[in-house]
Amino acid sequence: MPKVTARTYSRYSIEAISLLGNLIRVARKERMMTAQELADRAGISRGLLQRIEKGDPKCELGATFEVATIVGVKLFDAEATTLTKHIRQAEDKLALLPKSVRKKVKVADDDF
Amino acid sequence: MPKVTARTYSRYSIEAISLLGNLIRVARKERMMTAQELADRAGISRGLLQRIEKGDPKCELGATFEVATIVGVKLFDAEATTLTKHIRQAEDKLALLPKSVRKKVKVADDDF
DNA sequence: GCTTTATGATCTATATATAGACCATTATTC
DNA sequence: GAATAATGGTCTATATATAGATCATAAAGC
Repeated sequence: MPKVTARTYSRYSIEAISLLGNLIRVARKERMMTAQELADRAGISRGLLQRIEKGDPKCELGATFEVATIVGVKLFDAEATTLTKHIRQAEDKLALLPKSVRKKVKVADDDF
Repeated sequence: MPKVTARTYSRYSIEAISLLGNLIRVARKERMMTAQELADRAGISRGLLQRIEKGDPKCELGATFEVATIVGVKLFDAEATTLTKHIRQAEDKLALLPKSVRKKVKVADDDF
């Protein structure tokens, strides 16, 4: 009997995923698209789209974002134009940070 | 020989996922956490965290959001308190929309 | 009310993501 | 510069997500 992983999620994660799914469903219907149509356009099965809209955490990140993009749900509330800028900003920020995080073994120098 | 699916992603999706990964990595380093530490806290393997930070679309949505949550990267720029409100708003909106999207067969009434 | 179709749900086979171990490299601290 | 630890990459076995078919239900349009 292999061990079962049974991943857990925080309340915030669950709600964020749930919200994303709801936003996608709302956007799809506002655009008068059937589930099958959207699934086809995203290159996924209708069943997977159902799970995405339902807020199932065990879906591909890529498939979910793709669907969201198609129906116009913006991630990070960012437009396509600003997205690239944000990426660059994050990269710049990353360049200033240490390549690897080294834990300080010493605890001293804490009280003066 | 089974057919290979080879999923494709739009540029926006790829960039959004990439940005999310970068933001997570920046946030992790700013908090002085090692990859192993964050992976442990999220209940995932270090290898998966690497892929998430790298922007691999083929990761679990839940695992990715969980990691983001731990290091404080907000999706939708929404706090936990407002998140529930947004969910309710989406649900209310959904209630007003038709349960199923029916395609109009007729095309007329388009030229007056 | 009738017809049609979108949706929800279930099931199976297959493709694939993940965990975990391992090694090489790099970077940090001394 | 040496020692140590974090990171990046690869590999394998296993758990699992997905596609696709099928069926039941519900809802929209007539």
